[in-house]
Amino acid sequence: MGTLPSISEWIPVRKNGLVQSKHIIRSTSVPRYNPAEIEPRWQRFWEKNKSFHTPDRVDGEKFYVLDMFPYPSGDGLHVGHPEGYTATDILARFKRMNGAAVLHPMGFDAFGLPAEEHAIKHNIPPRQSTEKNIANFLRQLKMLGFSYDWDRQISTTDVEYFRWTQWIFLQLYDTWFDESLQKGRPISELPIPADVEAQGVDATREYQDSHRLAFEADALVNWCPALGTVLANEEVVDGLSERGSHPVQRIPLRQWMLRITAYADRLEHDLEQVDWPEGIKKLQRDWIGRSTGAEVDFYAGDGVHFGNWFANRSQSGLPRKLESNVLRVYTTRPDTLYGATYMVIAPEHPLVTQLTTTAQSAAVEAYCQAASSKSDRERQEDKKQKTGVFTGSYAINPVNKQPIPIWIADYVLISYGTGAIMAVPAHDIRDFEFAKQFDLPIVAVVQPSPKAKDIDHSAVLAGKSCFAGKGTAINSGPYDGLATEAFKEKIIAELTQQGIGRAAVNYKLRDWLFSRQRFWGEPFPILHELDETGKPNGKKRAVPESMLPVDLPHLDDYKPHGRPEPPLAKAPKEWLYPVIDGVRYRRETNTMPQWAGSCWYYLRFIDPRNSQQMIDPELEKRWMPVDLYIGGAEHAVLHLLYARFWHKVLFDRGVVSTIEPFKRLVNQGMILGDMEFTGYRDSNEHWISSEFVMEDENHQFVQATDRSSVQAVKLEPDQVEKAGDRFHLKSDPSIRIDSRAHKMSKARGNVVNPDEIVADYGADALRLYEMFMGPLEASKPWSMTGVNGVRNFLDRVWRMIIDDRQDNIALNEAIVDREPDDDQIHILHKTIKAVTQDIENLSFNTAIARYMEFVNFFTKQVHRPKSIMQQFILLLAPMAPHIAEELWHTMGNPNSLALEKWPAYEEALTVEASVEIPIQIQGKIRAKVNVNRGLSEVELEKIALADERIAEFLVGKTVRKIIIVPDRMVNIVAN
RNA sequence: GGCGGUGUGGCGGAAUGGCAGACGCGCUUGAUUCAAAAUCAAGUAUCUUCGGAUGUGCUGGUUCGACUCCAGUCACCGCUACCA
Repeated sequence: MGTLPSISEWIPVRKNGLVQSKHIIRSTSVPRYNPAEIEPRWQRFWEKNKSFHTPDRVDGEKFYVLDMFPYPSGDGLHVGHPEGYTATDILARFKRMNGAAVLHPMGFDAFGLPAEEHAIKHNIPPRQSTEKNIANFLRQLKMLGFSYDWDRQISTTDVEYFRWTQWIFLQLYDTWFDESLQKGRPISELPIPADVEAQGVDATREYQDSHRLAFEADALVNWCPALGTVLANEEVVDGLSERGSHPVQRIPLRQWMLRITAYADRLEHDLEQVDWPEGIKKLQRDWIGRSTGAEVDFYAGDGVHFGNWFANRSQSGLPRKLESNVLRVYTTRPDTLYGATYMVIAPEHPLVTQLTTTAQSAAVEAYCQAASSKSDRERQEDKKQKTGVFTGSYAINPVNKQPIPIWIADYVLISYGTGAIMAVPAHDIRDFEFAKQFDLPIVAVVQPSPKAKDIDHSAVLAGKSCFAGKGTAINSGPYDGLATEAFKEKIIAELTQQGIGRAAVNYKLRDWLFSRQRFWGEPFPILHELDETGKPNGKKRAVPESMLPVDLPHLDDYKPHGRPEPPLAKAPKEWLYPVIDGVRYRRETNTMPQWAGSCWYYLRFIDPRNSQQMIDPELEKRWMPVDLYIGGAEHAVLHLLYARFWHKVLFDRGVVSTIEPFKRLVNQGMILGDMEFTGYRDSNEHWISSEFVMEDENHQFVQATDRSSVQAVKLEPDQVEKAGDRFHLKSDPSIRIDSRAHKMSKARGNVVNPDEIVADYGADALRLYEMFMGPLEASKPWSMTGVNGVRNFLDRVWRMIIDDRQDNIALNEAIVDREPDDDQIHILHKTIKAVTQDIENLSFNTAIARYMEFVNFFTKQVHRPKSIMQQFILLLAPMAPHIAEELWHTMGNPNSLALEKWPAYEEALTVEASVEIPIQIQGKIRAKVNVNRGLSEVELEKIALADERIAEFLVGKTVRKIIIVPDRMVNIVAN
């Protein structure tokens, strides 16, 4: 190797365990472990040989393992991404080696705001920047050696992909929900009431339109002028847009909605069938927020006519269309009807004007005006102080016939229930606060159980304290003495009979606001018919399937203009005004939200290039459901709920065969930045102990005492010291120091870039480290020295097999072709068993610990049997595939190990012949003995009592009892 | 306020109710080296009168035996926020 530079000049210096040089250069012919050389080589090999091609046939077990596909941002991959991706990759490789047919695809969720913002800022079409970002993501993903079947790669922005997103939208448009069957059915099967039919074709069409799962409605929407779009409730955080934190206003606008509420019950119920973390299921249940109770009608017209109205109702029952002088409320506590001392309607309630008396009109108008201009955030800030205004009108409580005042307040939401409530201040905390505020009467009608502690019973009965629990009815006329549940049942039955109420179910879940006023999203395949003057006449139709996809037109200008008119309205005339069968239309110019594409991508992966169908039903049956789905908990509710909703509609329409798409779900935890110590100093550079520092509203650090600002200072580990469970300054122990790991963020400057880790340590080291950090589901701090640790382990694996002191690659002289001894066989089988079970349980950190134990053992062995080394390499392959392939190859195997058979173990060989047994007295270990495995209780007892030390301890004591767990321990109870 | 999660060495973390701290990082000592780095070996919870004693956020309980189960409590993290 004479011409090569000596190694020492080229190998970077590792100081304090960390790579100091950014650029590791290693000679390629020197047989050191060199991931920079072997990793790209094996990646090319896999790609060229299509090693991870999805099998066309599934004979035995199938395994569909899926990652939540990423949004390809301009920043590239974050270290959080490879965590879940490595976990699924390990499973995919493991299952392949176990003979399963594996589907393991990857793609990109590439529609969305950032690309469009970028387009506007740099005047580059979004498609162009998206493609660039995807290329970068692809490079990064491939550099990590994931075994995806790249032939199945899709992006939601591919025209051939969103063609089918549009197709699914048309299925939603063509479907109505049959309540009695709890099933979505074709709109052509919707029964049309005779009176509607009698009104003609247009009325029938309107009736149909109002029943479709995809429908247009006037909605109070979250309009964000800065982003130039309407946002879903979920995309608004604290009254600001989730993305960019711009203010959001509520304005009424005609929008496309998806009737997800129709599926609320099924979405909730079917959670029972999936293997998901209980926490996520609960989040979904809470989000759906099913509650049961009653709707009750309150007469709010002229008091003299109440008697007539009431009598009529018991004849006619609940009317199909509510009279204009009746307020309908929803309550979960119809048993508290006697305690309803006033009513509240939302500021947006349709009866506001009608119910407002002349005397109150100025105050009411001012209040409603203020409420509408208030963002949700501002409303929240007032939360402690309830606001409201009296309408001047009264309604009549139908049970006790008392007139009660009707108020308007923004603590009642127009979007939930009926937008009106009966207020029972004695038993609802919000009503109680409001009643206190405005001095409204409080009448207790539920007596808490006398057994209930922590309740001031007399205060509750006096209306001085609020009690929201269950109890016994009082002040409730004929119902006095009834328990809450029995009361509810009884009164609902009676209200129903009287025609003034009925049982009702409500959901927190709202219909899904599905349109966005942006360019970079799927166009709606909907056409609005134009009249002779070129104006929409209100009729609309679906784009015929044969004319899909509806591609995005080219625009010269993507900028939003601050009005809720979508950018597509500026599209060229040829695109905007198609003519079909001689009829001129205007295209729908809204686009779909980013969620749309991710709602069904798991289906397209099964049949990604099908130009005839969204998915071949045979393939769908073969691969669905997704067996394991791994992703971040941030998608716990929305993505998973939306995808499940679409899936159920597709199921109803016969497109898919399973009722749930994702059988098993696992959330990987968040990866935080490296542990940091933070001290604080005031403006005079004096240290301030951290318990006196707080964060103010603007996230600035201030002194708790006088709110003067303090400076956060990052400290080195050797400047701090631990005492008890706190850290303090070494130089001044009275100064407490904050120690914790923070979420990675550009602002904090603690973001770790996978490119750098791969360059410095290799992809296998990155993969292994991310799995070794801790349990997959836990959030855990990054540590550079930890990465270095697993890299050292890989170096040790390499040296266990390769002789790195030779000039050329050669096996370590300890590698021999001979029969292993008993200890070696035992270690091997123990390792196989542990690693196999750990991988199956997704407990990768402990599996890696088992690898390390194996390597620690065998590097001390003078003879390392080849057969055993080969088995170990196979065990290592799912986690660190590149080094495993290289070692496998070096040991003389011509083929990739990707489809080699996973090592098997023999149970009998996993245990040692002898076992050390602790002998306890009163639960404290007093001695240990080495005995043969499998001794009986009698034998163990004999051995324990015969032990010298034990005998010593038992002097003067009586043995009361001896507990023996064979092969584990002996506990002697004596006194 | 509500819901969920987590508390174990200097750090990340292991432990079917049965030897707490596997494995790794860091640190200490030694070998090797002209010297580093790398490597290899040994050690590394606390206190100790060297017999032991004490230790899994805290207080109780169940048990022969509790990091593990139960009740209460504190702290931190995450999500959520007037849903009648």
